[in-house]
Amino acid sequence: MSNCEQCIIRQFNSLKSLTKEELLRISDCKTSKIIKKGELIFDEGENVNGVYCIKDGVCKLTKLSANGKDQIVKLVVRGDLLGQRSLVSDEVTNLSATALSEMQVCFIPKQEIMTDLHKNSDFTLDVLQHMAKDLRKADNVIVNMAQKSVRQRLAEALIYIYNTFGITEDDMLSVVISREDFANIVGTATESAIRILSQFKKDGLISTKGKQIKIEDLVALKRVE
Amino acid sequence: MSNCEQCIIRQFNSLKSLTKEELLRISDCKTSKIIKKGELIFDEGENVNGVYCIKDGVCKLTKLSANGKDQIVKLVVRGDLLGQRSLVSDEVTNLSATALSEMQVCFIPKQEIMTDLHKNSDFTLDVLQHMAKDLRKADNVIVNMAQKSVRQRLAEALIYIYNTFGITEDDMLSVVISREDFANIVGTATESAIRILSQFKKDGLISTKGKQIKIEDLVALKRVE
DNA sequence: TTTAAAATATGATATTTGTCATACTTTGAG
DNA sequence: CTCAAAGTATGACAAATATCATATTTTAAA
Repeated sequence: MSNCEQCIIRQFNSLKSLTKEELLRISDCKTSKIIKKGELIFDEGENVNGVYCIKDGVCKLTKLSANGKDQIVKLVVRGDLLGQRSLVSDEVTNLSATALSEMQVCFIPKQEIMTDLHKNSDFTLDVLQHMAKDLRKADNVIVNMAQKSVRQRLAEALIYIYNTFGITEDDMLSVVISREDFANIVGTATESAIRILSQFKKDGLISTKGKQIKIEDLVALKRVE
Repeated sequence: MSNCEQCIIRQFNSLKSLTKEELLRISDCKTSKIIKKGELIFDEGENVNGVYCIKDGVCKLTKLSANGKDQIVKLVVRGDLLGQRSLVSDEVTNLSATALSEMQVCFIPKQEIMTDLHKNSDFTLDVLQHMAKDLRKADNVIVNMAQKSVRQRLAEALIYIYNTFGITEDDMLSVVISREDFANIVGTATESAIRILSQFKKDGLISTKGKQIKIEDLVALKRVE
């Protein structure tokens, strides 16, 4: 069983604000899990009774829209805490979480961490700061959705994935995302996403090998309108 | 000078979690202001060095997009706290705030309320809960922007304004919003918003008198696709 | 390895939305 | 009260995007 105090991942999220004693307690009650690619972590409407600390891998947070399509609201990455909001409110979650790659996570039961949220104000403030940052990002997503073209949003999605997850030895984006998921990130029809990616390919902005994508011209991708 | 402890507005926001002593201190340092319709409260990129408690009136939070259009991200109403995020982070604000009607507000300097944020964990948790709720709402906005038609978003905007602000004696929506602002809420061209509102008029869903709008058929408006 | 299912690709076409031009109406400053 | 400016309205057309159909490729299970 790994020790939270020695875990580097903690430095990336609010858990860094916990005291040694608190960390020790968390270490004892947490459970480590491997989550397979494609696995549902929790579903919209469920009670999420704890927080996941992401040691490795990526997952998508989605919300089902009225027309039956999943909209990807956020990608959760290594170092993030998943389910922070379930701590704060007693409501069921409004989002589903699904692994996009194999994931290594630690699950911390809600009641354990709630104590700290009430007693350690450094920790509470840190959670608050992260949430404020999330809210700021959400504002940007709203503006982009409202004001930019699908083409532009797709180009930005590629850049985001490039910046966030980097590339493999052969320069492919190291996180593989299906065309459908790309469509669900930018909020368009799957066919439209495929069509635009094909166009990007023709224009030499990207190249593909199966589902894998390689960014060939980052500068041009940033200029897409 | 009005007293925070006796102010009902406080019940609607996180200030209700402050102690008597804390409220007394806030009462002493706060300043009451009247803000005129159309007045800019703060601008994107500014330091907001305090929190506004909205006693009356409405304002819009906007963000300038790359194409030069303002996107309305949120409407802030009576009872809300404006500038909560400025407390949490030391960054400049990412949004502009502009009054949509005459407003009555109390301004509480940042340093005064920061003390409470560090010491009173009930207050901090309450702020956290409000922010979690805002984030949840932002998720919904993202999904709506991504998946619903302009027509549908406009219908929902009308319903939202009806539900949030109610109607006058002669059944008009009591908050008057320009066509341009409607367009900036749903993220479309002003002409498109005007066109769709005209269509709603023809179809008997709404009627207008100048800038004022009256909802004639709420049920049909809810069914718009 | 084989093979059916899933994912990707692309054409044809319909629909939605944006843009530009122009006219009409309302509002508020002087 | 007057009138210019701002806001609202509408047509014509262009561009973006969705939808449906169908073909091809890739993936993964048996």
